[in-house]
Amino acid sequence: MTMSNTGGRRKPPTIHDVAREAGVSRGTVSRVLNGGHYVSPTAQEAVNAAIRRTGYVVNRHARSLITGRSDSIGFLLTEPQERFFEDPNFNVLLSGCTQALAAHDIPLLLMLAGTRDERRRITRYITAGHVDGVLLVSSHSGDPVAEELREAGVPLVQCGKPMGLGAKVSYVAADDRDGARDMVRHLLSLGRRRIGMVSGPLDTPGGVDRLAGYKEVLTEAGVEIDERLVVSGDYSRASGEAGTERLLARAPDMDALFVASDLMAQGALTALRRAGRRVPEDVSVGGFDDSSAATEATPALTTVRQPYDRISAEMVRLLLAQIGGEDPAAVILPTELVKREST
Amino acid sequence: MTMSNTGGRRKPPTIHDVAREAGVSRGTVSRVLNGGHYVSPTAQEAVNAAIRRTGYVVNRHARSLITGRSDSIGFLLTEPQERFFEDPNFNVLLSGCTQALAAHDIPLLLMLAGTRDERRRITRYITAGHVDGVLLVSSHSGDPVAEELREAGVPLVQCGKPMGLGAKVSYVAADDRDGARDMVRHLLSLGRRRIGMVSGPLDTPGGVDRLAGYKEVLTEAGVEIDERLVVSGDYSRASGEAGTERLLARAPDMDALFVASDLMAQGALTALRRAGRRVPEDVSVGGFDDSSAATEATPALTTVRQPYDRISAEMVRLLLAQIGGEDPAAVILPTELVKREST
DNA sequence: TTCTCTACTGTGAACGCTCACAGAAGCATG
DNA sequence: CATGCTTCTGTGAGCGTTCACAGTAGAGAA
Repeated sequence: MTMSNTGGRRKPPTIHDVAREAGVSRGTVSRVLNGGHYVSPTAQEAVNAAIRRTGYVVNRHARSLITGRSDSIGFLLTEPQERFFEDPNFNVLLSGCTQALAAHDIPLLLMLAGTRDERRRITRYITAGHVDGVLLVSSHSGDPVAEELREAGVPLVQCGKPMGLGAKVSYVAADDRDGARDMVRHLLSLGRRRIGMVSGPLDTPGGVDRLAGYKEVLTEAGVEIDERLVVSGDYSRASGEAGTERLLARAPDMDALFVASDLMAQGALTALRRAGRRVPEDVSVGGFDDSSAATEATPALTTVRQPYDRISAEMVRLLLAQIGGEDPAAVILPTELVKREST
Repeated sequence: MTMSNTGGRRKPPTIHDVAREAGVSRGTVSRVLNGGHYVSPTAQEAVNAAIRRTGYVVNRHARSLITGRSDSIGFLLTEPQERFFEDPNFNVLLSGCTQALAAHDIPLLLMLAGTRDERRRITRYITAGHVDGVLLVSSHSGDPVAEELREAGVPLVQCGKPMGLGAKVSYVAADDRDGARDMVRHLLSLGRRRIGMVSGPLDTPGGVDRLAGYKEVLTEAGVEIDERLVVSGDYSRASGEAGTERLLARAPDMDALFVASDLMAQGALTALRRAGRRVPEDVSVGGFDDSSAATEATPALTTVRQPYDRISAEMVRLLLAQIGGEDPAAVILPTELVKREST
């Protein structure tokens, strides 16, 4: 027979209390709360004072009930959650989005949908209107969740270029191809010619574009493209390690290695060390992302910086615009080559 | 003049629609939705069928408005956000809590309160009743946010033992002292006698307990405690590196090192490598946490495993119990020594 | 039969807010 | 002096639920 809840929260003041306190009507308080148009300065001030005195905070549920908006947005990750654990990029993105939204006083709901069941549950939750929009992180292509949400008309911004269907979907991405070009040019400038690549998954635009940049620069420079020097991974550390082992077996004369993510590059360093290759003396290694994995690695990784702070800010901006009725849009942000010890 | 929203979401069915479809009243549908007590099997079935046909999903705002519950809970991090970026433990905890709550169909709101302003904003948000309870991660002691929330009567569960005021607050923690004892015994068993320690911050119980365990075992074993062998850090990689340098300067004959977090241990490895000490030949190194930082490190770290999956599950369990009216409780979970290459 | 009890069902009110509307006041224009 | 326009204010309705209460039907007991 548990009595009152610990601490006993008492009833918070309502808009009615504020109105009485300020000597105005509910309508006036509501108007002040929503931008203050058509409110006299006198009333404006009286209401603000009353709000301060009473400690009033708007009840978002009551508001949402009538506006139909929830004033909250979801951060959806449709990846197996090990990747979330492992990849420092997600942290940065998540925290960046949380902060960008906090500036608009919008809470962020974290949604992890690794399994089929979770995906179904979460899709239903979203399409029921419990969030006004979704920030989607999914390196996978042809993500069924993205498709469903788009069909349901849910405002959506993806991180990274989505596969297929072009203009209809908002996304923010770094310039993968250009970043890859910079890195390969850098490796060439060091005199390396047998440059290997561990690419990302080739069913994702990011994976494809980085590989394309690599091939483009080599061709330009008159270096023959050797398919034995190219393998693909899934951005995990383990796949970087395995891929590098395969490369070493197929092309022992490899003198440089461009790895499509820092995490995979960490794996590559492990494989190279085990094979007795010195980095950067025997093999120069370049990563991609400039995540914390790059500085943690020994030696510290030369890498292509993706501007995650700007990416998250842009994702939020685009999503809010879309919720406000604007059309979907795409933003491509420039990358930057960061030189460290591994090249 | 933007016309209808992209895709055009149409109005979702209400409980009324379901009632009409099922040929019963709103009340009956509501009862089915909330556990199905006092509902005939016939009605039960009719309602469920109607729900399926209409695709009805309960409007949480309307429900919250009347129940006073929000059916959502907050994950609050009152740390500077760099720590969130860097420390893999947070990921694991966050993702574990999200999943544990998903099983109860409760969304999790991510709240990052690194600065004073953010803390104020978020405290107001929470005390206004926008979440039913809070999972708090704060290694800092005497956290003002924790204090305020407790005073406001907000159900709260902390990760890690809080400083001071004992029984009144719920928390879940690993057995720090016991874990430290295991590690130091292990180092002693390797024949090491000059065992250094980089402890955590000494204004946190976790930091204090791990140090206590260290001293306890040494004393038991008849090894004299040398204060030159002890420094403290703040769990960041950088502080582990700096601390280890200090130790090496003060006690060059150190033959083992117990570091109170894996992240700091990574820093320690860097410092040792720079000083030309081989690990584990010259110096055995032990970490704490068994985060992904432990396996990433070279050599892979021997460490004390904190059962983060169980910690997050227990935090959620305790919080839900507390929201249900139960008293705050504490849970201490056992740790486990994980031997790898560094010892 | 009549009463009581249990199992079930329907209904109005309320939660706290916003929105549409009506109306008041002030000022310029015809 | 009426008319219109603009700026401001108050009021009732209603958003989609749950909750308390009243009411019905059927079973069993007196």
